Amino acid sequence: MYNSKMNTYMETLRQYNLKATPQRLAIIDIVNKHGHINIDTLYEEIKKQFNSISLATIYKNINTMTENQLLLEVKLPNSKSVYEVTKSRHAHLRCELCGDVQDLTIDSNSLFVDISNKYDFKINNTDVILSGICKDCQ
Amino acid sequence: MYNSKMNTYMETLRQYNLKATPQRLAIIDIVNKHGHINIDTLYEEIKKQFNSISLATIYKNINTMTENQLLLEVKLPNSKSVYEVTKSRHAHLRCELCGDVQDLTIDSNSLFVDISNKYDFKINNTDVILSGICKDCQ
DNA sequence: CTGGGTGCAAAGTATTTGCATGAAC
DNA sequence: GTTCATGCAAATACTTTGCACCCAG
Repeated sequence: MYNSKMNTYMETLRQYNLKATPQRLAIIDIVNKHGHINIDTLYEEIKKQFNSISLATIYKNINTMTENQLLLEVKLPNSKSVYEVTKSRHAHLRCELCGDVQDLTIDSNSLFVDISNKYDFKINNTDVILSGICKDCQ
Repeated sequence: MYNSKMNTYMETLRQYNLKATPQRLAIIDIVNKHGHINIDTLYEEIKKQFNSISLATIYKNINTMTENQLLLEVKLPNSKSVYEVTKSRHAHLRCELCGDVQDLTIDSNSLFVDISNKYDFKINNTDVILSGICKDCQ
């Protein structure tokens, strides 16, 4: 299961005073490889490596890692949340037919600055999900 | 509980072949007055009018009305979903301190058209939530 | 009338918690 | 050796379902 990013993940975990257990590394690795994954699929995947892993372990770790912003929860309309390894801010394109979720860097900075000014609102985070039909499903 | 919009709501319900029961009208009325409301608060509010209403009734109606697009579910980061009466497409500003959610009409059409073209993706819906600190909480 | 809606209780899912054991550091 | 994580089982939270009765149309 070890790939070139595992060392980074170990360091990152320790930065947050989280022990770098094999289960945690596997979770991050699988989330990373899938790009976006929901709890159930993650559980199925990780059981291939740790057949006795508990769902409670998944939940506990998803929660702590999300709180530490190592992972990010993406709440999708009409389906279960998916998780991703935190990257720089971006939006999501989600296909309503095949369910695929892809990242999308949009240049909306000027737009958000305008909004910030107009409403006197300090924007800390943006959640942008564009739902529709992807190229392949059209 | 009757206000000027109740007739409209009755008509709207019937357009979808949904019976205009007092419970349904109350749900729409309360959602409308609050702007955005979660299930628990809605339940508390509606019990003031129908003390024996069942949570199951709330869920069933929220579901049917959401399926018929009479109501819209807004999934918020780090908290429970809120519901609103469907209006024209808009974004949401959400204060992380007081929890207030306000509507926001943004002119992002050109942005979305660009994305549509660039990714060959047919956008049907947009979910945009900007989280941060509102004017009053700063 | 008749079909669909309501309220209750029960079932089904999803998520969290407590605790003994075990692994990371 | 200490501290924290894991895995199990139980508890809690959330949502849906089945059914008898009732009301909107």
